[in-house]
This record gives sequence, C-alpha cells and structure tokens, in this order.
Amino acid sequence: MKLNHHITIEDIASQAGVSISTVSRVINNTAPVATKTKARVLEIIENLGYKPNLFAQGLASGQSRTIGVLTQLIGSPFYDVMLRGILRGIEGTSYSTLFADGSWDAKKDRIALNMFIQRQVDGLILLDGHVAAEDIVTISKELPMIIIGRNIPGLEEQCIPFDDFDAAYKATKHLVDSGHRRIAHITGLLNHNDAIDRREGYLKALKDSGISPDPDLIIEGDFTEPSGMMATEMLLMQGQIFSAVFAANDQMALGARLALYRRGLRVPEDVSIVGFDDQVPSSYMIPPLTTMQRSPLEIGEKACQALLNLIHNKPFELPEHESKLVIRESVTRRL
Amino acid sequence: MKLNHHITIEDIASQAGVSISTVSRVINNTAPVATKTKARVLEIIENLGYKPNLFAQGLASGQSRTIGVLTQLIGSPFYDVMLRGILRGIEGTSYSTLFADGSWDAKKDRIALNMFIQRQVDGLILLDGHVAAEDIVTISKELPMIIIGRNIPGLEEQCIPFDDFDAAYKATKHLVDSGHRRIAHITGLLNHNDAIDRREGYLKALKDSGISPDPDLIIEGDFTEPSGMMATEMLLMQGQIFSAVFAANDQMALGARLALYRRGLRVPEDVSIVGFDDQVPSSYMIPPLTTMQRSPLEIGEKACQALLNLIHNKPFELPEHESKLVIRESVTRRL
DNA sequence: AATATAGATGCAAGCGCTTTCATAAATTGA
DNA sequence: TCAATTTATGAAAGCGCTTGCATCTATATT
Repeated sequence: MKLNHHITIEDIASQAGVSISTVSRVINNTAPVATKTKARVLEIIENLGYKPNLFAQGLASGQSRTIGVLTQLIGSPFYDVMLRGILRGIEGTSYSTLFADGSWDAKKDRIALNMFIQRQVDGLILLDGHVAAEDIVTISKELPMIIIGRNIPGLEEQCIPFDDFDAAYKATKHLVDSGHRRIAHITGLLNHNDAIDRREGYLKALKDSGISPDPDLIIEGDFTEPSGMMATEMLLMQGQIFSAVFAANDQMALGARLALYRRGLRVPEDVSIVGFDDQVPSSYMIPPLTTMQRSPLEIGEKACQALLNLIHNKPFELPEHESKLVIRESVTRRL
Repeated sequence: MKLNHHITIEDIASQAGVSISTVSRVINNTAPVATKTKARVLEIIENLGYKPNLFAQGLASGQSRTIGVLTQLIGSPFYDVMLRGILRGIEGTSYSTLFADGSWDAKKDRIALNMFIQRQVDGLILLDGHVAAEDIVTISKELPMIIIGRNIPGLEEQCIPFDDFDAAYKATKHLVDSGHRRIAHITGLLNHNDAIDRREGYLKALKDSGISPDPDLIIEGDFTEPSGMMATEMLLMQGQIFSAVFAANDQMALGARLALYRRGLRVPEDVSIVGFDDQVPSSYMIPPLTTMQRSPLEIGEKACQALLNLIHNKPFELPEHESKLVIRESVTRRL
C-alpha cells in the first residue's frame, strides 16, 4: 500500500518525454493521442502508481466526480438498503459518494444541500425528506438529480415516487379478502407523505369493499417498534374489537406483535397482521410476517445509474417501482 | 436556496477594497487583521453568501476537510448505527464524510482506501474489515486514523477494539449460571476475528465452569438470519441434545428462534437463547431476546470526535467499550 | 502535384485559493 | 526623538490539473 500523492502529471510527462497536455489527454481520453505515445504514458502511470489529484482536476474542470446522497436516517433499514444499492451502482466508476443525514429535519436538509453545493457534487440523490419542492426545482436547474420517494411537480422525469397508496390498498385488500372486516391501522408519522398515502390506500380499500372505516381503529404511530406496540396496547385497552392490524411498516408490525403476545393473543388465530416494507427481520417474526415487499436495493442501484447517465447527458431510465404482497403466516382466513 | 458558486474571493476583496490575501486571512483566521477590516469583510461575505471553493482551498492547502469512513456492509444494523454516531460526531463541523463499503472483501477495502487517499481525506475511520495490519500502519504514518473493532499492534492508541471475548464469556456464563450445561453455539464467519473471539469466550466460559465443550454443538453461521436458522435445524436434525443456544449475533438468534418455532419447541421453556448486539428487533422477538448490548452510537460519535482532535493534533480520548448483558425473556432457569 | 483535412502535440492561460516574503504603518522603549 | 518591534496589508508565486489555440506532420482528395 503506497501513498503516492506526491507524483504529479509533470513527473509522468517528463518521464514520457511529452507535455502534460498529452498526459492529461490520455488520462481523460479527451483528444486523440498516438497509440504508441498513449501506451508509453499509460505504462509510466502504472509503474509510478500515479493518481491524478482530484482537487486540481476539480478546480480546473469544475467537476468533482462526487455525488451527494441525502438520506433521512441512517440506521433505518429501508433506506440503508437503498444506500447499499447506490454504492453498488457507483462501484467501478470513478465517482464517490458524499453522505449526509437529514434526520427528517428540514433545517438539516438545507445544511446538507448547501454542503453538497459547496463541495460541487456532480449530481445528487435525494432519499425522501422535507426539502421544499421549489428548492428542489431550483437546484435541479443547475445540478443533475434524482429524487427517490417523492414526486416533484415539473420534475417527474427525475423522480422515483413510491406506490404507497396502491401498496397499502393491496395490503388492506388482502385482509378484506381473507374475511376481515374490522381492520385496525397503525399509521406512520402523519407529517410524512408516505404515511398519509398509506392511510388513504387503507381507507379506499375498505370503502371499495363496502366497509365503512372506523376512526377508532386508526392510531398514529411513528414508524418505530415501540410506537407499534403502544398503538396496539391502546386499541386493546380501549376494548376495540378488531381481527386484523395493518401496520404502516414492519417495525410497527413487530411492535404490534409483541403487544398481542403480552396479552396472550395469538397471531394469526386471534389477530392477523400485515406489515409494510418486508424488512429482513420480518420473515423471522413468530409467525413470519405477511407484508408488502419493496425493492430498495434495486431502486438504489438503478437510481444511481440513472444519475450517472443524467450527469453525462445520456438517456436514462428510472426503475419501475411496484410493491408486491408477500404472503407468509401472520394472516388467517376469517369466515 | 441559492447556488452561489460563482462568487469568488476576488469579488469579496474588491467589494471590501482589500486584497484577496486579507480576505483569506479573515476566513481562516490565519493572521491578525484589523478589527474594522475584518468586520467589513465578514459582512460582505455574509451579504453575498460567499462560500469558499473547497477545491481551490484543497489544492492550495492540501487539506480536504473530508474524512473517509470505510464500513463493511451498509445495511448491517450494528455498523449502520455506528455510522449514525459518526455523522452525529461530525455535525456542526466543517468536515464531511466520504463513505465506502468494503463488503468484507479485502480487494474492495484496498480500492476504497486508494480512493480515500486520492481524495486526500484528512482522516480515516476504519470499521473493522480485512485491511492488512501492515497497510494500516503504513497509512497511519501519513494520515490520522481511528480503527474501530480491531487492535492493530503498534497502533493501540488509535484503536477501539471490541470486547468480543469477554462479552461472549459473559453471555455463556449467564446460561451456565442459569443451570444450562449443554449449550450450543452458532458462530459467525470464522474468518472474522470477532467471530473467533466470541467462540473462544464461549469455550472459556464452559471450561471455567467445568463443562467440557462438545464440538458437535458448535456450528458455523455467517451472521445472517438464514444461517442461524439452518444451523439450528442442523442441530435438531442431528438429534443433538441442548437446552440453550448462544448465537454470535442477534440476527442468527432470530433465525434460531424461527427454527425452534418450526419444530414446535418453545422458547425459553424448551430451549433458551442468548444473542449478541442487542439490535432493535431483538427486543421485539417473541419472546424478547436476552442479549449482549453494545453501544455503537456512542462509539461512532466518540471515534469521530477523537479523529477530529487527532487531525488537529489535540489530545483525544477513545471511548471505553464494554458490552453488557441485557436480560429479557429468552432464557429460563434450568434446575 | 497542389491543396484540403484530419491527427498529434505543445504552449500557456486559467481554475480559486493559500502562503511566503516584502513593505508600510503603528507602537514601543530608552 | 530614533531605532527596534510589532501589526496590518499586498504582490505574487504556486497548488496540479484542463483546455482553447496554434503549430506541425501525415494522409486523403482531386
């Protein structure tokens, strides 16, 4: 392992007996260079282990070979897997990723965005968050970007929205189709659009099935396990009658499951549960959780590739995103 | 949201009627500047929303205001929480983090390290990984770094090793103290030092208690849920007799729990389980898992602060790391 | 054979900052 | 009051690269 940051393009040039322009050209493939010359330069670069100084490159070219990724809460499974997808998408390219965490805080989002701009990232991936749509539009005029999990008016081509409404509809429908009529819903934080969309999907599915939603069966959670547990405890304490729970994510489903266990209620015999996200631990819940599967890894990877193409003005394609129901063992038929 | 990357130090200088040197000095506090002048410059900077170009700064000063973080598998809970700690530690500073994922692959580690060096990070945090100790020592001569999860000879002052041996010892001891004699162990990947240390801790605890370890009760997993499940199924299929399982991490404990469920074995009545890491889903296992708690958030944050101090040649302190047993409901006394 | 064209290379001007060195102004001490 | 400091500032030389322009050679076209 050598740290040759002292070798410069000039060293290469003089050893190869050419000018630094030529060396620069072979590095960047930016103009034709005689085959022989190119080979010689490449060889010397290899031998000396020369690596261009990215600051100098960046300063001269205005490009940073860096993309910024704004996530909302590192340590949150769904997003983390998406990050892994992004890292996978960038692998093998000369780009690197700068990470920042908005923590669902608009102020932090702005700080992060400013940081990215100052560091002159060549592109941006936004994972959800509370950045104002107009700011996104402004920035997108000067900076290639892909927005995951939102749909910004006027920027649809660069957005990968989630199908929260549809997915929640399907999840709820599955319960209805299994014969459940009194289905409780633990929502996510209702200042998050995805939580709202999921609730709407739930409501629509009930209505379409001729069931009039009971507001008492809808409790707001915050996407965490404890909130799922508390929501369920509250339902139980209030003596609400329900045969199924649709949780707006798997974490809350796990919480709900524990609350039921504490009360001696069996899943799915007494209460069925459907989650959302299909996170890894869900398939190891007792019993394994029926949930809506999404494909964050693929989304992250494809989004990253799309961004890279966008940066280079090449045509790009955004991944289709459709959640699908994974039937496991937490739902039973009710006659 | 403005993107003023076009304003340069010269704009500030001319507006303030001073030279760019002076502006540079007030920005960096690198030499005395008359109070009045300083105030004027600062005001203009503020008004114009000027942000120094980091490439130019980096090129001129050789500093990047960036720290590199090499993680092993983004999406893996324990490390992700540590990343959050790091991000928390860097918050409010002028530094940013460059992330790379080694995926427990020495080759990728090297690529990432080269990338970091090329990007001239000012410091490095290594989360575990397979980088050769000698390479680490070489790099550390030129680059401030903190190594988490390993102990590199000659670099002890910059390492935050984990107490895997002790923690595993405690975990196993807890089972022994609860009356268990035939305790199975699902190890992690045995090319990982932490997995080896945990196994050693397990063995030592048994021996110290006068129990001679049964090799048939030790099965290698790979730290994932499915491996924990398969290991347990294998034990069951082989007809091994055991009243407790110590899994080298919580994910495998979850897998083990599902395997037992499938066989109709109750936890903890028939088999007790102890995990390792205290990841969030573990406290929502049915029944909640007894496990070894670690403090990745704190470690990440403190490590980051230590690195920042190290970069600035200030004295620094590494976090103490001690795992502690969290007793929940997956272990029962055996008489 | 004469001219046009494409290919190969070098020169030199930046990119926006930091920092050394020199100089000018202000302060101090005797 | 004058030399010796100290404080404040500017000029200019880089940092290591990219890139437009100019030059020169080799090849193609008629």
